[in-house]
Amino acid sequence: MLDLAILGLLDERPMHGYELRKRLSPVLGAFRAVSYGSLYPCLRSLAERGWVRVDEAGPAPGRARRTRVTYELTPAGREHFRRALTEAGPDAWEDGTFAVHFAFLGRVPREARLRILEGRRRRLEQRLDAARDPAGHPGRADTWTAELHRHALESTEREVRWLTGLIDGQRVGQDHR
Amino acid sequence: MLDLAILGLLDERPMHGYELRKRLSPVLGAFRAVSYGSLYPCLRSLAERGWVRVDEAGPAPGRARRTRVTYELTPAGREHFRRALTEAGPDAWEDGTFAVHFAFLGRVPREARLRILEGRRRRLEQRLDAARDPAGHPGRADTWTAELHRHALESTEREVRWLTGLIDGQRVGQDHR
DNA sequence: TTCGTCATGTAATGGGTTACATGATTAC
DNA sequence: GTAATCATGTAACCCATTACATGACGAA
Repeated sequence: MLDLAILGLLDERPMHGYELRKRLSPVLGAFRAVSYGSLYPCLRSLAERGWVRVDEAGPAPGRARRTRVTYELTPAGREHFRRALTEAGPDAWEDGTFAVHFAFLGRVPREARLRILEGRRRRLEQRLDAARDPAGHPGRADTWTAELHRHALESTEREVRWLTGLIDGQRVGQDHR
Repeated sequence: MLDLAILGLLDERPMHGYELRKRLSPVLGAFRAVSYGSLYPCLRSLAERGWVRVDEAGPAPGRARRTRVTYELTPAGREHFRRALTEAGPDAWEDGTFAVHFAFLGRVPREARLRILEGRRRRLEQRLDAARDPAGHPGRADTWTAELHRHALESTEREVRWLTGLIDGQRVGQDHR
């Protein structure tokens, strides 16, 4: 999830870790920032897999030591990113991952775009079905539990409508990015 | 988080693991079920801390082996649950935990109820401030990233309004549960 | 007798967090 | 010179997941 988000940002242009972190929050959907304890190990593992090139920007004239490390996508990394996004499978519909796939929808053919949006919508509708089934949650309805359930239902229904709007927009427009 | 949810359900009445799992989903807010790989180890750790009594319901007459294990709250467990809920601190405002605290709001004095609801609202408003600050997310606005951001903002604003309604309801009514 | 679902658990793993440790650069 | 913020990283841990393994009970 984090790897995909990082690849997506580096696909745009090379960056160093600190900047990456700042740009990551909108991509992750929620407004939380990722911690360095996740970020740097993740960058290292991407480098080990050959998808990212690490540029330690040797001591600039007059500087004793490197300060910044620039990370850059390799051709293999770029290739992997496109694939991962275009061939997105079931886990692209899940909560954490969906936001990341969504953020990069503009870099993928409309067909894949529709597949991701519709997959997510299907996933949410499954949940709604389960949540509406009274057999699923036995026991009495405490006011607060019931209220929580109601709010969760409404939020999900709202997301479904949002997706429907986007899907319809994709279908009429010709390759509207 | 999971421990609190379990304690809350057991506070109502003793249950065995399988039933607990089913009743857990609405409490956790999202519609996902917890896995047994989380549930049973968590129950064991609660037992080790002396909050839960494990009743292996010895071989019923005619049965070779136990099938069900019943878990029951000890007095210490009950005590701990009330405290944890009533004295709920900052992490009760966070995403995962809030739903659990919310579900059990009926078991706590109105004062604590208001503190939890208002704490959550404050937390969300902080996020909104950060998200609205253009300095926070530099770089150009890709259509999809912008759309994602917009939707996240709207959802959060909606939750704030929801909380405000509940808070106001708590303030006018006298101990409305 | 076989199938579905009830029921309990372990082992390995995953994907993140916090807390810590360090140092450079910039603005006042 | 000193404070803020830019910048990079490690170690320990947390809390969940999946995959696996086992077995009882009831209904067709």
